[in-house]
Amino acid sequence: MPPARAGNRHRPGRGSDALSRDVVVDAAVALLDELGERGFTVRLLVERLETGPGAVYWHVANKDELVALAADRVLASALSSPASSATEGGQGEGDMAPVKALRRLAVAVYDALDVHPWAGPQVTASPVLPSALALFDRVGGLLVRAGVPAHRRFTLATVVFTHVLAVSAQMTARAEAGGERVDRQAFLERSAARLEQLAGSHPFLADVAGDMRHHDDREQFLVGLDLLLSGLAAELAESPELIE
Amino acid sequence: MPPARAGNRHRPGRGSDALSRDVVVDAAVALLDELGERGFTVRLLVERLETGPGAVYWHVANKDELVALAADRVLASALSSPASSATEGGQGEGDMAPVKALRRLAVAVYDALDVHPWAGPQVTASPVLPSALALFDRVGGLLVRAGVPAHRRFTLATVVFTHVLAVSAQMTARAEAGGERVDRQAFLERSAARLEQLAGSHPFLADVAGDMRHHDDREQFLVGLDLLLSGLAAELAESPELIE
DNA sequence: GGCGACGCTAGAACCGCGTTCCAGAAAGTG
DNA sequence: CACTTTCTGGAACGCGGTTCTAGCGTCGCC
Repeated sequence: MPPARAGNRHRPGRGSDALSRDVVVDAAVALLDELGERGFTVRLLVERLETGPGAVYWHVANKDELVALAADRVLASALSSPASSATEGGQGEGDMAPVKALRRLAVAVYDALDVHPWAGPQVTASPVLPSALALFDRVGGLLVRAGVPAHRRFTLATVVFTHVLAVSAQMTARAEAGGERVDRQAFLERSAARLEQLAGSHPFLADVAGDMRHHDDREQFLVGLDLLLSGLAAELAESPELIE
Repeated sequence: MPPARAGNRHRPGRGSDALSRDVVVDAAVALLDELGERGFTVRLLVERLETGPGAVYWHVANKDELVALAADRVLASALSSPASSATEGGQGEGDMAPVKALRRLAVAVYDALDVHPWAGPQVTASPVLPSALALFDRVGGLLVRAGVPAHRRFTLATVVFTHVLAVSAQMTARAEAGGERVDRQAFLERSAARLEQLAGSHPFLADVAGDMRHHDDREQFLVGLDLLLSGLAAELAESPELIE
C-alpha cells in the first residue's frame, strides 16, 4: 500500500486529534437524530467520521453498545439540565415541594426523549443504563421527601420510574419514516378520518376521532403523570402516621 | 392429496394445503416465542415451514409487516380471552363495575405480553395495529360507563390506554439473551449486589437494593394501575354533576 | 379432455449490513 | 535510534432481508 493518504485524512497514531469514545458517541447521537434508529448504520457513521470501521470498533464493542451509550447520553443530559431540578427563582430541588420537583423531573425526561425519539425504545429496552439508575435514584429520593413510608418506597419508586420512562418513550416514538418527517397535522387529519369509518366495530373510537385533530402528546403525558401522582398523594393521605 | 409431496417437499399449485397468511403468522409467533425478536429471521421461518422465501413473501410484504401481524395476533388474543371481560360468575363485562372491568382488561394485556415478551416493543412502536385500536375502544367504552364527562373522554382514554400498553411492554421486555433464559433469581441477586455498591453516588438505590430480591413485576404493574385508576376516581368524585 | 391462465412455490442470486483481520502509521519510551 | 503502544482504515467474511424467475398444479373454459 502506498502512503495511505497524502493529505486529507485523519492521521493515525495517538495524536491529540485521535478519535475518542466521546467523539464517536457524539457523532452517533447526531446521526441517530438525522436518520432514526432504522437508518443509522455503522458504515454511515464511519463515513461521517472520515475513517474506517476499525477506528470505531476500537472505541466501542459493537453497535448495540454504541446506541446504548448514545441513549444514555440523552437521558443523562435530561437529568443534568437545570430544568429538571431548579425552580424559576434559581433555587435547587431541595427547596421545592417534592411532588412538584417530581413533575419537573418527569417533564425534563419527556422533553429529552421528544427531541431524540430514537432514544426512548432504547432506554426502555434495557433500563440498566447508568443514567436510568440515576433517574430511579432521583425519583426515589423525592418520594422519601414526600413522606412515603419505608416499606412502600421501592415499589412506588419503581412504579413512578417505570411510568415516566415507558410512557415518555411510547408517546415520543415517532413513526420513523426513513428521512421524510411527515406533516403532523396532515397525519392527525388522516387518522381521524380513518377512525370515523369504524363506527360499526368501534363506537367509542369513532366518537372521539374528532378530538384527535387537536391533541397534544405532551399535554397528555402531563395529565397521566398528574393522575398517577394524585393517586399517590391519596395513598399518603390515608395513612399519614405510617411515615417511617 | 394423498401423496402430498412428490419428492419430499410441499408441492406448489393452489391446493388446499397451500400456505396461507394465517399459517405463516402462526409459525412466526411460535418462532418469535422461541428465539425472541433478535434471533428471529425470515430464513429460519422459511426453513421451519419447509419452503422457500418466495412462499413467505407471497403472503406478507416484508418482515416488518410479518412481525406486526404476529404482535397484533398476540394482543388480539388477549382482548378476546374470557379473562379480559368475564367475571368468575360467568357474566360479561356489562355487569361489572367499570373500573373493575378496566383492571381485568389491563391484566389480560399484561399477561399476554408477559408470555410473548417480543410483542411489547412491537405494539408500542406502532400503536396503529387493529387490535390496539380495539383496546383503545374498549378502554374508552369503560370510561364512558364509569362516568367520565364527554370533554375528558378522549384525553383520559389515551392516558389509560398508553399507560397500560407502555408499562406492560416495558415490564415484560426481558433482556433477550439469544436463547438461554437466565435464571431470574440469580439475576435479581446480582443486580441487588451491584446496586449496593453505589451507596456513594446513589443513596436511595443502595438503600432499597435489598427489596429487589423479592420483587414481582406483575404486582408492581397492578400497583401502578391502581394508583392511576384511583387518581381517575378522585377526578370523577370532584365533579360528579359534570357527567354529560 | 385438452389447454391456457393463474396461484403459488423454492432455489439462486443480489446487496447492504455488522463485524473481523491485519498491515501499518504516528506518538511515546528507553 | 530501536522498539513498543495506540490507533487507524482498506479489504474481506458471513449473514440476513429481499427479489427474480423458472416451473409446478390446479382451475376455468371451450
